[in-house]
Amino acid sequence: MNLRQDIHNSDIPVLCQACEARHRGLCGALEPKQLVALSRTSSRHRIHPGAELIGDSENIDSFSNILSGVVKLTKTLSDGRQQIVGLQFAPDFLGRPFRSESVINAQAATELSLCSFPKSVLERMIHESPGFERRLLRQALNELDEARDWMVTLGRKTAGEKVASFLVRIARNIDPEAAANGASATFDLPLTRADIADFLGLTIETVSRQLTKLRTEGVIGIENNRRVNVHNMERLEARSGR
Amino acid sequence: MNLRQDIHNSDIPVLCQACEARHRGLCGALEPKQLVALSRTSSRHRIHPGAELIGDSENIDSFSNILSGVVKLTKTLSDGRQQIVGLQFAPDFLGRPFRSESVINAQAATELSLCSFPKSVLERMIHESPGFERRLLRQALNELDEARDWMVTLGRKTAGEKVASFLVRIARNIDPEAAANGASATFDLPLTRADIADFLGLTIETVSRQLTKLRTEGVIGIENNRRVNVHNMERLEARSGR
DNA sequence: TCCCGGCTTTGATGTCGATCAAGCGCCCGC
DNA sequence: GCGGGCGCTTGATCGACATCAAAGCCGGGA
Repeated sequence: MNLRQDIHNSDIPVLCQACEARHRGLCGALEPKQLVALSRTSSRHRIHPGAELIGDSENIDSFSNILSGVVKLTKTLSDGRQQIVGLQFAPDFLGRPFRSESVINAQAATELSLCSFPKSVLERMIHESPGFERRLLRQALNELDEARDWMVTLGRKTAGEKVASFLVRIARNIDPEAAANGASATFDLPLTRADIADFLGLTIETVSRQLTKLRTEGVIGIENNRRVNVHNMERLEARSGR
Repeated sequence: MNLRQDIHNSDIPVLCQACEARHRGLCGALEPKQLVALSRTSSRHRIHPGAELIGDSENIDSFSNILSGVVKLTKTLSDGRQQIVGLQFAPDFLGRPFRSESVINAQAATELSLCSFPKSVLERMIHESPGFERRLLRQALNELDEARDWMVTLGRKTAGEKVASFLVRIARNIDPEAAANGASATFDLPLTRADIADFLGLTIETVSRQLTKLRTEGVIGIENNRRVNVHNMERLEARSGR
């Protein structure tokens, strides 16, 4: 086991030592002392797909780091039409600071592992550590960039382009190196067809048809409905309507 | 210059005294001393509709507060399809911190008045004043909420609901009190039909048809193509597909 | 005053994706 | 092994919005 001695692991809570959130996420902004305080009030959870994490118009009184798995953020119109407005991956921070009630719904899209802590603790961290707030700001700005990218997809792309864009986005998140150099990439879809449809503003049937089209034309392979093999990222991207 | 020493505004730069950005915007986080420093390096501009403020993939080396007018943020696909991904009103902060190149395009939608300052000054403010960063974070989170709301509109609403949603959003920004209590509201559209179409992911023709439909059914009145009178906000909202 | 160009409206037709409707494959419990 | 449910695919039809086309309106300049 490679305990990294270079950053005084000795002072760091055991649970935090190998934690993604400390290496690439929010907790990287914290001093050992603060990590100890945080870990005393935080707790880890394992959550099954479909479980609701935050309900629309519920009070917001806790926050989490995503340690593994995928969370989907949804909004629903009064007549039941639904739209996925965000996907979050480890080690993203989950929650909406500075707001008493949630305006969205957060659900586990896959098997999930979270590290949660109460609102009061978040507020204390924000006050005590300027780096903490900086990271929150950076994540918010990145999510905003992503949301805006997605608005273009929703507003201006065809069904085929939408599905290709979706696959590109997932590939980039799950297998960044392969995705970067236009090579091939393989991954499990973290969403069902219904979720993908809600993400893209399409119906299940259209998503299915576009996927089989990509398959029959040799751009991707699909096994067991979930496992996708992008034979050539470059070709997929060309279909995503850049 | 005659700085009046007798009032409590005395330490504040003349230009800032009546400024929206200081009352409701970013500059509210600054001490008089910092305002003086900022005002020394900032400059006011008046800008005409259509002028480009930030180009896609340009270097980001300055930021602004919007003092009056409306800015549209757009993204364009390689084949020319365009989508408006954000609208900003006074006293919003304009710019993308922590990023060397812009991924969007910012254009004046109306006559515009800006207060601009260089990147180095922004960075100094962020370091010197924690409240400054807090306000940036709050604005980013609010914009994110708005973007996600808009994703639902783009992905799941019909043309009629989109146009109604657009009018509701504009009414709320320009005439908040009237909009809040379901009464009537009157305002000038800050966007052309082409812009509205790009905002809603529709064509000009569809926008036009939906507007005339709302007019002939007595929900709104239109004069000179630009001036809109919402006779009854409640009825308009009912058509926006909540 | 008249004319020109840009923005907008209105109409006719076409098409992409939604809707409606089966049917398939797989997993799970009995 | 068998039946049933769920997620997915495939096919036929329909409708909302795009596209193509033309004409109206309005403001600005000669």
